[in-house]
Amino acid sequence: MVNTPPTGLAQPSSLRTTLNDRGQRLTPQRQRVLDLFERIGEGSHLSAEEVHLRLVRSQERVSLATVYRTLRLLSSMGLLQELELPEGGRRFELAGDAHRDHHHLLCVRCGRTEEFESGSVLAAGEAAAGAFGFRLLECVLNVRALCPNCAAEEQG
Amino acid sequence: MVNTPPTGLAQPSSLRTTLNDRGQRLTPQRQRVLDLFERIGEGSHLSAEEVHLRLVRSQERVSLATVYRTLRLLSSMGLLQELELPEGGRRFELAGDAHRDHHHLLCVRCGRTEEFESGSVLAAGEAAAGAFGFRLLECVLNVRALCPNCAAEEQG
DNA sequence: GTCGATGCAAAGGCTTTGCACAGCC
DNA sequence: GGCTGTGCAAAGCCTTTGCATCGAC
Repeated sequence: MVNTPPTGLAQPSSLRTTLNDRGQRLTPQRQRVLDLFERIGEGSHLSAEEVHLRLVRSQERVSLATVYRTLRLLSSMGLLQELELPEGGRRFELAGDAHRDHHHLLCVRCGRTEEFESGSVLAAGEAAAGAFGFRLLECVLNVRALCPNCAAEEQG
Repeated sequence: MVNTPPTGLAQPSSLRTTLNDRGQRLTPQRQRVLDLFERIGEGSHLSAEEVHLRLVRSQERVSLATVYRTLRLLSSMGLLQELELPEGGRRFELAGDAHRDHHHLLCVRCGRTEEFESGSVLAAGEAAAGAFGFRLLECVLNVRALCPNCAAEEQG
């Protein structure tokens, strides 16, 4: 009854349990990667390379290959969420209920990114999912736009 | 005054003009790539490789490198739109006003993809863009979900 | 002690780039 | 005819994988 919440979210403390259930192990490396994401908070998105760099910087030994493997594992467990930020590489962030409704406003010219939330978007996503009989996991709105500076220069 | 429409959309017939304005040329290859997208319609998203394959199949000689170059060019001109479908490679589709409000419902397990539109999402995107002073170009909602089949199997 | 995880380095996709030739304006 | 675009093949990312060793359970 206390196992897996409906959204796929899991408590940090349940990491070991969840791994054990799958016949997998809690290694320092996996813990370090997850800790890093919890340390930086829900809003931040990191690439595999950035995760690796940060861990190495703080003397936490992990190989890049393991970072890739771990990111994939934690995502498949629902602890991390893979993002699709336009014009960027693959990025990951901590999953959480908040992120079911987590949106990006991106300047396609300079790359400036702003984040926002919107209940109405989530509602629309739920409506669409319902219409097709899907079960909604996450709802990400990418708004591609021009920031004020770049819009001004485009006018040129 | 008849130059660039506010959305960055351009008529096929203006392809030559737009290219000329930039000191670039209308080549058969560029025309073929754009034609292909117009032939298949607004809803379809193709990868570079798929574009290449389809052109080669219909005897239209273009190299893969040129396809990549052309996709980038046409995107920068606003004629094509780059998509970020989760767990997939880069894909392109014909840009159009319709696509300012063009959303995807994706099963994260089997990859099944459905499309839908939603005025309320576009409204939310516009509100967010406005709040930060951005000029909205496009609004893409990616709903990550489980399709009925996969949801049933996950319950397992 | 067993079996999964790690690290390293090599292999693998996909995408971009250098260069000589072709062809649009 | 000049200068941009193309094709080819090589180079470049980013990511995954094979294999021997390490270490969690």
